[in-house]
Amino acid sequence: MSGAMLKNALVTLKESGVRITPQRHAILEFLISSETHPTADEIYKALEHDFPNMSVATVYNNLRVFRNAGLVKELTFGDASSRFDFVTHDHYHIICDECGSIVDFHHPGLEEVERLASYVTGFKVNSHRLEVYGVCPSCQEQGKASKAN
Amino acid sequence: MSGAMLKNALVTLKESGVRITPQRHAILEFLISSETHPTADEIYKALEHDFPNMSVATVYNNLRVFRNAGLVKELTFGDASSRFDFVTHDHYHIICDECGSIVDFHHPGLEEVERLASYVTGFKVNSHRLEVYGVCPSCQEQGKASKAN
DNA sequence: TACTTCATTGTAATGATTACAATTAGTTTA
DNA sequence: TAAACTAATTGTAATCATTACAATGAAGTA
Repeated sequence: MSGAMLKNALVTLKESGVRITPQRHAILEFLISSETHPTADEIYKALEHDFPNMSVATVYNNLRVFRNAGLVKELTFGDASSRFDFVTHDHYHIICDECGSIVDFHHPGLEEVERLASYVTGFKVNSHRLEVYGVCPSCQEQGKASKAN
Repeated sequence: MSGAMLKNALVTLKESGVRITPQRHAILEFLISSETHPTADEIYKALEHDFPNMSVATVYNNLRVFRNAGLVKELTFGDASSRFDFVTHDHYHIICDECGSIVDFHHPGLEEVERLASYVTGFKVNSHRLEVYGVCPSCQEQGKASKAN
């Protein structure tokens, strides 16, 4: 099924007049197969083996191309670098305050919130962003173990 | 009323053993009176006149102190620098995709989303973050005016 | 095949944020 | 109030993610 996602993405790109290069193919493939919302640098390092000459600028350039095509979302948290997420069906993220791990979860869209926001502010709403923060099961276990802190 | 907010903030700081310096006082005061969710650099520039010797490092240091004390929230969007928001009652932000202006709006908390996320993922939920994106009234006007684009 | 245009590469530049060491200034206690 | 202790500020250098740019290379097209 991730094969179909890749194929769709390539079609979308072609339709917007974007050339399919081996680097773009590889970056997309990696993003789709990745569960971890990688940073640009992580993508770069992951593909270093197959593309020893690829520049980190290429990764950034293409992430921007994908983002403009609506294929990829950029996630900016407080920390230094952005993370990138291949857009599939709508999902939100929950992030562990302790270890930083990111887990997807599904929830019906928040149209009602968008409506209210639009009504109150007069904005024409395009989209929204939601993240939940907490402590993941694994860190909860460790917390129990070292109660002494 | 913003005077009371400042006073409360100072008490909170003192209670956590944080010293009240003129710089901290000024940064807090500016944040409370500001409607614009300023960046660290904007704060620095705004106070330059009153504190000609203040270092930009001081601004960053103290914003971190305030954040740790729960007085200030850091807002990270895609763009280069973080913005800082004095925490009052709970409100969310709606951001203009075109001009970047940020407007507050109120909405009941999303406890139900938190509950679902917690149930699905096993996380112990601490908080969430929500932002809505769209086009502000003023940019909508300009869009109409220059349909030619 | 040759041409046109876009993509990649490598490197330098930018800009936000942080680290660090020296100095200064709150706060406490006698 | 003065001395002493400790935390805060300052100035600067360092770091690190991201972007700009110019030269080279490769896709797509006639």
